[in-house]
Amino acid sequence: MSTVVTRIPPSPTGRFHIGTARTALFNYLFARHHGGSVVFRSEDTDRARSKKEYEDEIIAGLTWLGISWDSFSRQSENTDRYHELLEKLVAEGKAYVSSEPAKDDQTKTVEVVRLKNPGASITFTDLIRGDITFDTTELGDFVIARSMTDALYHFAAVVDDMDAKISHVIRGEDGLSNTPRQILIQEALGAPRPAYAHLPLILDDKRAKLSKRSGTATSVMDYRDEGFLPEAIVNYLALLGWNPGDDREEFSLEQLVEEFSLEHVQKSGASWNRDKLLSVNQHWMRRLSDEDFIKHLDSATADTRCQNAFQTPGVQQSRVHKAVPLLKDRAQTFAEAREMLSGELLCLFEKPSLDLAKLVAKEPTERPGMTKTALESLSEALKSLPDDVSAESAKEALMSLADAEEAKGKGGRGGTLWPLRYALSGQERSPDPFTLISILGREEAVSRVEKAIAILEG
RNA sequence: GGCCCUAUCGUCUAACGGUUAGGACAGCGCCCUUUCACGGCGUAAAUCAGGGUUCGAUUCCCUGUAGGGUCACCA
Repeated sequence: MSTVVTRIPPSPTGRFHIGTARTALFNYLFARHHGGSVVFRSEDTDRARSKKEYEDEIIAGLTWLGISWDSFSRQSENTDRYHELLEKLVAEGKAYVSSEPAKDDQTKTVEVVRLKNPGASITFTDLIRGDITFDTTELGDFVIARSMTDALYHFAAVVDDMDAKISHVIRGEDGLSNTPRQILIQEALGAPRPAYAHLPLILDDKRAKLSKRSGTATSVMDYRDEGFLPEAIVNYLALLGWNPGDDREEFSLEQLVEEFSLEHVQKSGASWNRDKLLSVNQHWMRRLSDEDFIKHLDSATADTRCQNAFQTPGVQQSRVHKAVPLLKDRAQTFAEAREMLSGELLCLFEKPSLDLAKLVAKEPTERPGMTKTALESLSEALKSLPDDVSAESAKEALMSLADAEEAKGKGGRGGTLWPLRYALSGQERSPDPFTLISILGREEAVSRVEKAIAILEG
């Protein structure tokens, strides 16, 4: 069995695209699964469009995802080799220099290099789709280099694959139609033919190839910045076009290396589904320890949205810590978690401003006097609790009061629970009052309830 | 348009000739909770169409249809 060598050949002409990530992931998984190696190759032959910053982003993004490689090269640094082989092909009569009008400026003449196309029918085996046959006559003598010293993509890619002894070319389905062209170059060069596997494309909601104009974010870094975890991206991407053969859906990168097989790769394109990604991300967020969860939140406090939660060390931070289970319940991304800390959960860090009408008007049957009485007994009961009371014991201690009110026919538990929760949160929607008390502490809770009582009196 | 690829719930997918066509996300309903969220339970939802082959087709073949990809001196 020959050694497996795959390639990750991004073109640094744009941001780190989801499709690039998925293809890279599958190449990585296949190679690692078979104990082979991975070659990273920056395909920067188009010097006008290639940018170092894009290359940097792609490398940073792949690293963030946990995808690694064993060797690194740039096509722009391999031009001597292309020149050498171009000369060889021309000398052998397998390619020729052609003088023709420039594409962009018909008044100028340029000398491009064309491959002499034997014009045969080519059949190759795709590991995912089976045998595929193309008639190459329609390709004609296609251009393989702008000049003897300026190779074009197809030529450079074939030379590099040959020199790197690539065993498997795993790429997107959009490369399928290019395969016969590359095989023609291989045959002219006398290079061995690697195995091919063309992955189904990632589609947008209109079922067209996912692109920047699709309306969805296509840069992996945007997802990172929004607070998606690399584990979630990898897990979701792997399941987009691949399945383990059974119902399992949770996979770490290590598990994927273990399980991955091209036989379970789908043939048809898959739509990008943000909702599903969100759900996968929430899953991995919940898997984080509370400490790690806070690190993710904390690393973004430059983002002023949740500064309030972190600004005062001590009390505030201990409340952040206690709020983590709440955030794990409610947030699907860290961006959402941060928004909650400065929005619906802000009451954990700031005293709310209360509205008399909302305090008593939840049920039409309620009257201020009753609400006041209820809050007063609640306040008394609260005072007897330890300052670091748990949500469970707060509930135990206070629920009997709510039940007593209910027994008196004063609007049920809600007649008590609603004003309590509102007094603590100042919001129509919030976590339950007992959880709030456990996070705020007895002292702060009593203070807020008494403030509510004062409003009812005033 | 030529060439190529593809076709199971709305979406991601399982079922490699015989299943009540399974799971997940989203949806809906109920429960929990007089808030919100979480959670639990349940429900609806698919084999593109027509021909074959076969005792039997989601599965194999053909045709049609639909969708996608590709046709550069971009990668």
